Amino acid sequence: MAQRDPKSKKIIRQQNETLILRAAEKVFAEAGFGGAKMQVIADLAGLPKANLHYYFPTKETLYRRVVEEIFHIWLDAAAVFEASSGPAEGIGAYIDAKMEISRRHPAGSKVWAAEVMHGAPVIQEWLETTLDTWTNGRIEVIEGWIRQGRMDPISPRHLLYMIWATTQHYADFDHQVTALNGGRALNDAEWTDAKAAVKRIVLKGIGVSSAEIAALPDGPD
Amino acid sequence: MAQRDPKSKKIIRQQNETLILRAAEKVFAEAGFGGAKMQVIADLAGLPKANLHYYFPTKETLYRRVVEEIFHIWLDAAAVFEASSGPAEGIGAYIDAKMEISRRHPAGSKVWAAEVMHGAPVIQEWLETTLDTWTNGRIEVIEGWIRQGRMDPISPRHLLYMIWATTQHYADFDHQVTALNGGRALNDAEWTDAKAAVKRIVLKGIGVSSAEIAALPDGPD
DNA sequence: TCAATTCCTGACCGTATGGTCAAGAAGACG
DNA sequence: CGTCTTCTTGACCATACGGTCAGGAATTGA
Repeated sequence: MAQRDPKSKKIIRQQNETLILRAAEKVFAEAGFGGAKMQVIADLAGLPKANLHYYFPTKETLYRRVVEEIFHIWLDAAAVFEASSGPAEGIGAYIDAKMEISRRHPAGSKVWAAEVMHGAPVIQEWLETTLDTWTNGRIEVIEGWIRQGRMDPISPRHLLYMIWATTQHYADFDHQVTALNGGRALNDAEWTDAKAAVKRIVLKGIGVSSAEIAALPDGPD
Repeated sequence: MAQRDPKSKKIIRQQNETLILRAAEKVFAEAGFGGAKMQVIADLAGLPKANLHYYFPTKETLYRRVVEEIFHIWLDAAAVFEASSGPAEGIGAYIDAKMEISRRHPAGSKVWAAEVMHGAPVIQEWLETTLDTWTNGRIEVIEGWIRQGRMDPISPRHLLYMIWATTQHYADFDHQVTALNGGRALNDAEWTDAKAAVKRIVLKGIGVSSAEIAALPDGPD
């Protein structure tokens, strides 16, 4: 299951932790925290269960680490919003980035969603600090764009919710999306269509000009 | 905890089943299937655990019933799409209905979301039949509207996903929404704002005319 | 009033699961 | 080499949790 052939020095630790985290992410995503079994994670990682507990003392420790990793991915996506010159570029790039995350890290997204749905026992503090600050910062940016007449005076907060919800839908509900796609996961072209559709509806919906939308990169390919 | 004072005839069964289902919905929503404990559900319902098993033989039986109930609520919302004369009215009403569900049944929505996220073990068949049929029917309706030039030629499928995702976000992520709202749940006015913002972005985003949007009922109140 | 039926519940059981441990294997390092 | 540290693992707990059961309390219906 695992390619541990190059048993070398103390890379072992990092290697095994990665192996375990990868497996844990998948199992937590599929079964939830309560439904996840350490034995299953161990099997998936190709290690004896006792070995998991050597690296991660408890199930909760392991879970926290998984959530932390996802958090960092989220932060990366959030960054593209920063260096943006206007709504078309900024929001368009943010949608692209979040769609890409949904595609590349569906398991992580699910763990995150489940965490929030269950009342955010682990990330509560983070919601109230980092996320709140980030959100309010972005709201101010959007309000600036509105004042400049570059988009309609819609509620920035609800706009952000819509973007989060829609982009994450493709990860969190990938099973449903697949079922409604004839049982096949979205292929490259379908992902491109999805991105384009989401960007088009959102950008037009907030009053970005058609010209600006058409000028966006990464559109129809 | 429970008002079982009017101990009468065989209403007992219905009364207790409702009590249990209500408690179960909440606990499943908060803890997930795996994390939910029969004892906790029993306590919340105000009944001894053995009594739960009298009405619902197994945890899975109980879970299935909870999911079924939510399914019926979903069907009701889906119905408003039917008797619609056009995109503004039909999609607007559908968004309103789904937002209302998120507000009234957040726990049910979460159970549903978790079920799908975990691979839909219980509702798999339903996804492939009822939902698939309903979705394709709606897609045809929307394509008709597009042919009639009543809205832009956007992908109906991704439009539906966006509506589902966004409206459910307010239920599934209510904890996050609350945290970002200063720790307070949305009040009446804020719910109205949310509905209006979502409808506005979506309807404008798909090319419904401003006049038609403005003519919608239930707008700013 | 007297079965018959339905409901109630404390006590109990078997198993699954998170977690421990002790003994040893495998590198690291001088 | 020899020792020190890190890693590995089968066997083993303790407990929590889903589910059972037997006996009794209500309700029903005649």
